[in-house]
Amino acid sequence: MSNNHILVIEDDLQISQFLQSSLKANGYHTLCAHTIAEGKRLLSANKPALLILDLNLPDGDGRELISYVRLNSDIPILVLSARQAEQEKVDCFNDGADDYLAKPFGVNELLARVKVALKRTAMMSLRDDVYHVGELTIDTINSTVLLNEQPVHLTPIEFKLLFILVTKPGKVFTHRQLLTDVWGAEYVDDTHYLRIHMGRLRARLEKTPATPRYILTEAGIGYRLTAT
Amino acid sequence: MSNNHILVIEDDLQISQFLQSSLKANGYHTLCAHTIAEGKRLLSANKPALLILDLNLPDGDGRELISYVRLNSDIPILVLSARQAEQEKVDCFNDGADDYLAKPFGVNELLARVKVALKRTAMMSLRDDVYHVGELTIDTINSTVLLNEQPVHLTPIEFKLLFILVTKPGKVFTHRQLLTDVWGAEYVDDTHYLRIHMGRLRARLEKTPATPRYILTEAGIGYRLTAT
DNA sequence: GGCTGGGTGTATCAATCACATAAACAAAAT
DNA sequence: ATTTTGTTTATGTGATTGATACACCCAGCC
Repeated sequence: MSNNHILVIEDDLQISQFLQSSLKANGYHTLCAHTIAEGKRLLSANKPALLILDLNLPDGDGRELISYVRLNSDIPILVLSARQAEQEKVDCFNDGADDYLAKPFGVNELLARVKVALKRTAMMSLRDDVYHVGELTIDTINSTVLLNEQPVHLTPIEFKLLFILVTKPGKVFTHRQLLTDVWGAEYVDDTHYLRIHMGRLRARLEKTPATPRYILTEAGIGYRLTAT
Repeated sequence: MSNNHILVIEDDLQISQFLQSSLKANGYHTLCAHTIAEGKRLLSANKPALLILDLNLPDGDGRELISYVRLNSDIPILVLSARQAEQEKVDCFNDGADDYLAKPFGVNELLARVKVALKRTAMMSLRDDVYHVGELTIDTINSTVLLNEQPVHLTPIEFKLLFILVTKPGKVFTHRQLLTDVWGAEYVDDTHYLRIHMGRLRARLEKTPATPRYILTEAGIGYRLTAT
């Protein structure tokens, strides 16, 4: 799932190193990119928990990256910029940034804002360990599923899919979200895999897979679990 | 239940009024306090959705209020302060503030940060963009529509049409607008598509499709939704 | 009145699309 | 060795949409 690294995208080597050492000194694991392209790669490969993004990068506008990330992730984005212009701040927030820090900034403020952002995602994903939906019991710690008290065996991919769905019962997860979360961003178009594996999941969980009670499909959009 | 008001605690009358009118102009409901004591009262009485807090108040340190609020609430707190000192910022964040804005600040930045904070709590509670029009409930995140609490199934095109209309209830959307938004610019002249799909939409939403209550026709112009 | 015509609603049917499922097999993981 | 996964091909089904045709209402007008 989501790693607990912080990805820093910053082309100024000095600042980059400074940020990394400060973050490391405070117990965070860091990843580092110097271009947008490199950042995208690390994002999908490592699924960091937070993104610190300098706007001014050699191979494009950082704002483009914000929108790109927001296509399939809710990861907090903290924007750094040399510019003070209010409009730029507003634009970034509209694109989906979570915070904006203008240079020069103090490390301690940065660290405090990082901490707040991470605390928030921790709060959000304060998931229960065991979910109950109908006759289903899903234990996310032991990765086990019970149907009518009977254990059901799921393959890793099947469990990942069910796990995503069960974190927010009733919420529709788009094909895009599911594919990027389970397979990776480069599989966004392979809805076929989704169909096949959802089918296999249904075969295990539903008495009548043709008329599913738990895993509902939203045609043209994605899938969701029945709300309790 | 949490109300959808924003509580502004600020003793400077001029700034206070300015904040209130800016917020109201952007569609937020506001409450206003000038002291910590008053703020506490309004907090427990009204359970606002967000707190904008000036640190410098006549009857005590604002930071004390942050800790107080955090005893029993996760409501986002946006701190305003005349001071730029980094240590103060860090302290506020440690106390539980969500954001910190040093004066002088631009209104637009403030509004953007307010929006981000509220979007975040909306994300947490899963109930995102939900519109209510008469007996209709339209959830634009989960792409679901309720009529009298009963779920109504819409096709993608139907939902797109309804979605456009519901963003500005009462506003007339021209054939042209609707066609380009849903089908694409090259379909501007195919008004009959609109007629057909609006008809199907009515069949699903209206008890008496012949005398529509929600989807109204503006002959020669376009369609609109009844204003609430 | 009866005729006309633009803008509109709606019924019907066929083409297309999205989805579910199956099967088969190689590759990869355990 | 066995399970799991990736990949392809095929098929059936039901929902969605597009296309056509027809009915309607309300003007204005002879």
